[in-house]
Amino acid sequence: MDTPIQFVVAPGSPEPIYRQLVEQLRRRVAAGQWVAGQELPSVRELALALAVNPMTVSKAYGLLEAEGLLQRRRGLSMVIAPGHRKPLATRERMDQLRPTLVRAAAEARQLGIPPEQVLQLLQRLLERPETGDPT
Amino acid sequence: MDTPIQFVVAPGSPEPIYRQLVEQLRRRVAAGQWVAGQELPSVRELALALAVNPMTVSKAYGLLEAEGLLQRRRGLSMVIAPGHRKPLATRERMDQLRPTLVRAAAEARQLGIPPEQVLQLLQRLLERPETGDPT
Amino acid sequence: MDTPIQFVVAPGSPEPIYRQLVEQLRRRVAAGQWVAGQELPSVRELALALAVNPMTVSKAYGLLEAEGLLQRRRGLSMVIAPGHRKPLATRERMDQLRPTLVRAAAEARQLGIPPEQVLQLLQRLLERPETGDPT
Amino acid sequence: MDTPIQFVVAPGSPEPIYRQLVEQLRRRVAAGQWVAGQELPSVRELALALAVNPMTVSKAYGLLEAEGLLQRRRGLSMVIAPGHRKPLATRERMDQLRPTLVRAAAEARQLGIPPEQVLQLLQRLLERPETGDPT
DNA sequence: GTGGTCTAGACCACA
DNA sequence: GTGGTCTAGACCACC
Repeated sequence: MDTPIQFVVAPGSPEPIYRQLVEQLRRRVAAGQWVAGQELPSVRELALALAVNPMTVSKAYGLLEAEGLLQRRRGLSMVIAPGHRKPLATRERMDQLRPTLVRAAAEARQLGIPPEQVLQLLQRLLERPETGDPT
Repeated sequence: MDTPIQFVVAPGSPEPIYRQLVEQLRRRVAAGQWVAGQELPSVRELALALAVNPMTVSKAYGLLEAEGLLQRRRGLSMVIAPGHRKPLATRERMDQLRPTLVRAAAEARQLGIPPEQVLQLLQRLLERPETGDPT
Repeated sequence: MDTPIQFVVAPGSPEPIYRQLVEQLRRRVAAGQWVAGQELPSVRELALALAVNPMTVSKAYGLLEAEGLLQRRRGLSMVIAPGHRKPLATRERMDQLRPTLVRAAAEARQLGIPPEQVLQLLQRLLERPETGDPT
Repeated sequence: MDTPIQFVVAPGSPEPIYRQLVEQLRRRVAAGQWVAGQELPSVRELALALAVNPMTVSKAYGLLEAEGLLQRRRGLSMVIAPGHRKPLATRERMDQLRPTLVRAAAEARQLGIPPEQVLQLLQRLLERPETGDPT
């Protein structure tokens, strides 16, 4: 309630919820939007906010900890691990985005849609997101 | 037999193989790249070419038949069903592409990458596909 | 039932079961006792044999997959990932053992037990294990 | 104040800190290294020195007091309880060490390391502790 | 208050 | 048959 919950989740998506959380957090740290030392919402708090089982959130946090992105502090809530002070270089963030764009390009090509139209649509979506912040 | 296999498959992808096949074919018919009456590779042939379990190919064909996109001809290989002579209107094809672009836009935003750079990369990918034709 | 279950688990231990499994498998692969391509017992089978919840086994397998030691094959049981053909060099296996020995040495020192006696006891334990194969 | 702090703590370890403290003290009393009447550092002092939450130290002291190993003196710092004048018999100290050695032996066996090498490494560690005195 | 572990059971997706 | 995901709920350990 104090800090607004920064996560969004699409329960109907084929992508499992815990993975949506993992990737969202990865991206936000890469962007520097979340920085080292910052506290995460507690498992229970986030689970409540997302109307999701606490174990699902816990699984996401656990994976991120194994990955070194989060740090556990016994008895306290988790924080972004040190060593994530600054956003990644744009180049590296682009690398994270690339697979999705590769896929988009492949689909567009198979659909036979001319590049200009694809770019135009993407531009519009980048400027005003359709829905709040879907993952 | 003498038609080159037009399908590509990413076995490591989280997306199930049968679905990759289904959507690929849907897009190619939508684009008018494949038209009514055109013969598809046989289940065994395609499975062999893609190094995939024949049941997987069979499932994809089955779904497409149920959808009305393919037609089974006893003893012969499947063909694209009649009624798919012409490509869909661009507008409808765009609608098929949109979800992927929505997702790309959301990721780009979370990564904090400026729109121009995203568009630039996509443009490059549209012009010069990286790897053959990954789905 | 076919292949004997190679795992042992101490349910009363403070070390969580899933972690016992993870480390056991890591060691056995390091030792070359389990090699690339080898099939693991299925989640349900192992869970049954160990009288443990399937999710617990699944969690262990999942972590090992994330680590690259196991590979998932859709619809089939998991296998040891390629690239684990040969046992690790003795030196590397020693490195895996070292933390436990460091700890043992520290405890012995704090207890004021003379080195010869510690070594003697360990030797006896190495030759004839007390209990079957406790983790 | 003028006694050097004899405790070491590994904050990253899975073993809870309070337990590290408890067992360390138990071993040192068993060894006769610390004897009845000897003063312990105050909770605040020790907590400060170890960079640990005072409640953690307090919990350790509390457990040791309940166990009869420490004695609280109103307003003064705690001392080792009387009745701990002499070190335990070697046999009893060995029993305290045994579980750790059993575990080490099991790991070594699973790693397929020959006994001589294990013993050699342990010997080296007993003679020349690696790092100060890790628990 | 925090996170972690485990269970029992349901349901899905893939081959 | 395989593994994966999620839920609801219990219990533990740490601070």
